[in-house]
Amino acid sequence: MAYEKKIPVDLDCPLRLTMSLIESKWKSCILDELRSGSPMRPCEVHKSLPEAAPRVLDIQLKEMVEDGLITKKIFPELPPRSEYMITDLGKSLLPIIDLMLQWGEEHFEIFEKKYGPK
Amino acid sequence: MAYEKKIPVDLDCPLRLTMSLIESKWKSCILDELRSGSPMRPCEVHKSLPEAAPRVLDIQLKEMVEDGLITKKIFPELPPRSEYMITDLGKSLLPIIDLMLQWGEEHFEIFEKKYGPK
DNA sequence: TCATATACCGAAAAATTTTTCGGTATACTG
DNA sequence: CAGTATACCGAAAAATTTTTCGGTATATGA
Repeated sequence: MAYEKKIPVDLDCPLRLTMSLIESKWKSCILDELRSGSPMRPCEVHKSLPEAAPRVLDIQLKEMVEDGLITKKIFPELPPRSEYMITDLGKSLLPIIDLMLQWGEEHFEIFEKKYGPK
Repeated sequence: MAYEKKIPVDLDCPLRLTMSLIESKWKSCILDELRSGSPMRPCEVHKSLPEAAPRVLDIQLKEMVEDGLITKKIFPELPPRSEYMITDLGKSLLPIIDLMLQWGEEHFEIFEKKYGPK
């Protein structure tokens, strides 16, 4: 199937396990967006990450729910409404996200000089 | 070209930048292998990560040299010999690798129960 | 001599991820 | 009524990554 990973996560080594949970293109950004703990509607996630194709965000949000990093609450309303919220497990990844964010800020110029400017 | 990325790293946001440097399947493991600072020959890297296809390791090592995370020293000997060593820039990523390693160890059982055991 | 080891690379295949397009359905606003 | 917004999903295309296979070349040991 096109939208199911053969091996959901990598259980061979702890490092690969962690990586496999967040290495998809936008998952780390999604965690960052949800970090405050406030719920976000799908359309808000889409607006926060306008460079991401909405379909990909939907797929990755779904995987993150399956992995237990976020929850999804569906309201039986019309027009439809749902909300994503970070879980405790998801929150426990935030120190990693924080470090990556910090590292990226500190070393941005090196790579901008090397590969950019766009 | 098959072995060149269109966009070498992602300069759109600091988080994506950091991720783009290490998200390839084995790069984080390579950094972990080289963490001590001792040089490693390609064949040693291959033996340390036997689950990885040697060709992929070669490609990812090359990209990491290009990105400045590791260095490569070629000895003009026969049979050929070369050595990879982590740079200061590469070392500055180790705290992130450490956190991911630690996180993976702490939460391994959750995912083994959910998706494993293999 | 033959197998093994070293390092490296191109090409093609396979697998996976991302993107794009179109479709479902309902409600609100102009 | 038409346009917009909501959420979601399937299918196919495109892009990217990973794997596999074969090849270059030389030295060592059985």
